Amino acid sequence: MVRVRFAPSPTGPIHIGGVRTALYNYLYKLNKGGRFILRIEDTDGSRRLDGAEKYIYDVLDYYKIKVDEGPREGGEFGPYRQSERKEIYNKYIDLLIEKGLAYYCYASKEELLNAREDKSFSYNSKTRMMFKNSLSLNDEENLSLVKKKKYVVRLKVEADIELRMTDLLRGDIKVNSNNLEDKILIKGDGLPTYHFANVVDDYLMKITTIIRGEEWLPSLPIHKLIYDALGWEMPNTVHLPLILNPSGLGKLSKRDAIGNNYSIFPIKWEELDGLKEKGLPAEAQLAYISQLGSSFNNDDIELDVNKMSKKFKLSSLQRGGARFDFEKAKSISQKYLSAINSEFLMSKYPEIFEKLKIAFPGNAVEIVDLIKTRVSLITDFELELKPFVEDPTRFDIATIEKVLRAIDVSALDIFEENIKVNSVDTIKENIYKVSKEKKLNFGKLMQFLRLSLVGNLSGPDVFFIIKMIGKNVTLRRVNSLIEKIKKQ
RNA sequence: GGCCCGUUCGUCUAUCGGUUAGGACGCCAGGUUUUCAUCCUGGAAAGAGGGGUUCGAUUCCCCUACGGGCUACCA
Repeated sequence: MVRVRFAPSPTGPIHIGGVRTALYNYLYKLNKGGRFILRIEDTDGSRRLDGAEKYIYDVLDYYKIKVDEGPREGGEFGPYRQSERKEIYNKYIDLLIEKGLAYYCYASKEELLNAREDKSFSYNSKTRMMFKNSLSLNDEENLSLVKKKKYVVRLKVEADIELRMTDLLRGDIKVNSNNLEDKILIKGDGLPTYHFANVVDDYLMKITTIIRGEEWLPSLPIHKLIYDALGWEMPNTVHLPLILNPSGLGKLSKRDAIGNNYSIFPIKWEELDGLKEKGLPAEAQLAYISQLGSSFNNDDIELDVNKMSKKFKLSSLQRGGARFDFEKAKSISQKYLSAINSEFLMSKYPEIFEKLKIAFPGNAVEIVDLIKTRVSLITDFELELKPFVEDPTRFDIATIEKVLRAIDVSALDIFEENIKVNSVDTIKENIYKVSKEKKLNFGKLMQFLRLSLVGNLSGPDVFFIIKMIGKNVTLRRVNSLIEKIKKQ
């Protein structure tokens, strides 16, 4: 049985990079059969943000990613918040210190900062004796310093060891231990650093496969060393390629969520809109995200997570970073919306269709049936639905002028004459017939008609609009625009 | 700077030594003989560069270039 974990840090809103990590873990679990564990990595109290853990759950719920074990669900390997596992880490750090594989270090932050002014400085086997630590001091000095509790615990990295790791996606990775530091395992506040907590927890929670972002690859050798020191076998790892910002010049960051028509967050976080608020349905979000850095869901795009999982393969994963492209996401959304059941859509987004339902108690569904094939975002409905519920107030002046260059104002009477006498189903063919008889430009007439009804040159089929809003409203809008023109 | 990872159309990707290098998004053109859009058809568009290995490399190896990540008592 496979056991995977999603282990975010509650330091801010998770973005679609985090979502993809969660998704791939979840798909892998679904595909292989197993358990999906949520672990909150909150060992840095100062960076912890209120609401961030709730946001993680809100997002997972939003995408219908079900957690098997986690802080909310519980489970036999809890607690699932690292801040609540202090005793566990202490037990294992004592073990390492006893074995001489980790040691106390008393160097102050200032001392280290000074040392690092030399860019090539590294706290390792060559330099560690320059600092106060349990390797450089005698027992008496150590005892008194440890009692004061002003210490961190470091991993003792031996010199010149050739480390070999195998990543399921990237193959063999070789690193010499001379390039590594004696990383801090336990901080001054008594809590573990990511490296240590991560290893202890993955082992104790019986994680079989670690699927995480590529930014963790550089610390893999340190993790390997910790596993070795504890005498544990390292789980399989898969280091996913990063999701890059649209320019491709860096990884996705909060800045990409500001001032753009897209977002990098799933749902609203404080003042920042999520993709949901930008109009991208959850199903389309997930389907798009599933394509970033893999090919398993590229053909016959599957939007349902369970069905998606049947196609999921680690071998379809890509190694290079993938840029976020909102246009592609929109096209997936467009296909999704055009195929969706209209009544289901209306019940799912009641606020979007509220006005329409009031204006068209009987046939709102008929309108949605047509409009849904024209939009790519949920938010597009507002504009597309407008002509059905209210008269246009603003007009595209340039277009009006263009139309009037081809047709005389007096010719515009053709609308009133035809609309009054003909039934809504025959208006179109009659206007067409008359325009030919009078040698008027039908295309331009249509543009004027659309302008009067919608306010600009794009929108749903004008005769469908007429049929829905009725003759009276149609005449009101047409005459209103004609009057406006005559006044000028 | 050091260490690590990567590099196929503009973008996401297929190819697992022999292909006219395929698809999707976007873009352009045409069609649906009458408005907008959907839709359909077609088109332009790619293996970073240089060395090897091989009868043959996009595919395997090396170098260079470029890009990214990491380099905290953050994760």
